[in-house]
Amino acid sequence: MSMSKCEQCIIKQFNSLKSLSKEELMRISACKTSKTVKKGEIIFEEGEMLNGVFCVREGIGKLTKLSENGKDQTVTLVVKGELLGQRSIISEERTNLRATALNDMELCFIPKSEIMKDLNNNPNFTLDLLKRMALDLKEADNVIVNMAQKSVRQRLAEALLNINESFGTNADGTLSVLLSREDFASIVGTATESAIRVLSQFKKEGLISTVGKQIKIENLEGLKRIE
Amino acid sequence: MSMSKCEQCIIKQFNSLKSLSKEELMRISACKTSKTVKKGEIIFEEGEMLNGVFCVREGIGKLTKLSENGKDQTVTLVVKGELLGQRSIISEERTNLRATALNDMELCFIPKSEIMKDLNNNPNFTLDLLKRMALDLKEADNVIVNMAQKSVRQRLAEALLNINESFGTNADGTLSVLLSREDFASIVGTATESAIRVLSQFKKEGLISTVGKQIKIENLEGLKRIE
DNA sequence: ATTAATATATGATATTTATCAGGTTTTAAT
DNA sequence: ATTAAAACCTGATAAATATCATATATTAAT
Repeated sequence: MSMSKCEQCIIKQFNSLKSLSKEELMRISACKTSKTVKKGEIIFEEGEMLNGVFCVREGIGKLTKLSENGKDQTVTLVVKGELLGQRSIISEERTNLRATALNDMELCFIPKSEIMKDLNNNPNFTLDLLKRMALDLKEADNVIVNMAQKSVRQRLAEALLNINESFGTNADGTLSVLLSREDFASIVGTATESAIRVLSQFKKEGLISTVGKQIKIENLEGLKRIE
Repeated sequence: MSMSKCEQCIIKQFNSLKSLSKEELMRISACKTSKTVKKGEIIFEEGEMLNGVFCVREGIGKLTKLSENGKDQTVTLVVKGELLGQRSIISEERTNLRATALNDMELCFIPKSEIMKDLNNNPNFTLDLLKRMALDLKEADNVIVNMAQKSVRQRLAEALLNINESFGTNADGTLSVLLSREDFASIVGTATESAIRVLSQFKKEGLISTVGKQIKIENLEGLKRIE
């Protein structure tokens, strides 16, 4: 387990920790713990009481919620650099979502007490968190509109474009995030069979190609035009 | 135009302004402006650059977004006491949503510069905003799941329950918020005809009754049980 | 009061999406 | 290598929802 120092960690550039002073980062570094999570493992459960936040150093995850009808809905994907669980810590509530690793992940766990100290003493940190949460909220509002107003076909096209945009591609052009058809269905909010059908359709139309489970976008503009 | 003083205003109990000191409130009070908005009028447009936030003293509003297919989606309703536009001010972006009055409203407009001062100087204020935004985000995530996984019937039942819960009823038991069928459709994310049909169905089933445009919940438990 | 405009309502039909059922392929386990 | 399990795929059908058409009721304007 590599015990790198927070104050030297490049990952912090991508989240609110960059607003902390060197001293604050050293303090956090001293009491953080590293953690590796294998693909498919759960980082925290919905309804769990967290006693800290996770800083994502490597890998990709998803945040899901079990709907009353028994199906999992993926609310958002988690990128390297993000802080996980900060919402629950801030509002001092149980988590509203489950976090699961989509591939092998490396996380740093920062105890709640340390975050609270900085929240109370470093206005820049709090303000930065606030700004990021404002953006998350805007994004969530946009997802609401899409869910309410767009077709499965549109939502799946957008999901592919978002994944391409946020996570990029491998050398061969395939999307670097490998998702099951069930994952796609859970992101789009549809039945697995429907997600499969639409992906097959996209393939027939030459918008995407597949190599095994890998997906490659062949016609970006075409996907954008779907409606 | 009644120019009441912020430091004496009871409305501030319901929002982050309560975290400000008496001095800060007096400073804001000195430069705030009051505004009345008639039913149906737009408070701000989607994509507008706001130079302040609105504190809702009286009345009810809605936040909507025009989806790409040309339909308006209502993202959330705005209650008395809420701050409007703080998200845009915080992230220094154009508004993502349009705000419209659902009945006559009284608003106080607080210039951006004043809010920014407090944001930078009063950690309690910032932290309180952060907490509220964390709750908004949780709520937004829940709406995403509902939109993605529940039927129009379920969503409309929940909308009625939420309105009943958040805004209460008149003396005769009818919902105090008077919404058009189109408004209901926009909240639920469905066609107006579909919203009308489901409401008619609820009426036939004795779950609600209507007096003109007014709606009265007749069977709260029944509405909760819908799935 | 009359007319026009808007909102509500409902039927008929088309479209979208879910569900069920049965395949095949891929992956994991022994 | 063989087998079992999981994931993927496709067809048939059912259910949910949107759309179009049209009628009635309500509200606003003259």
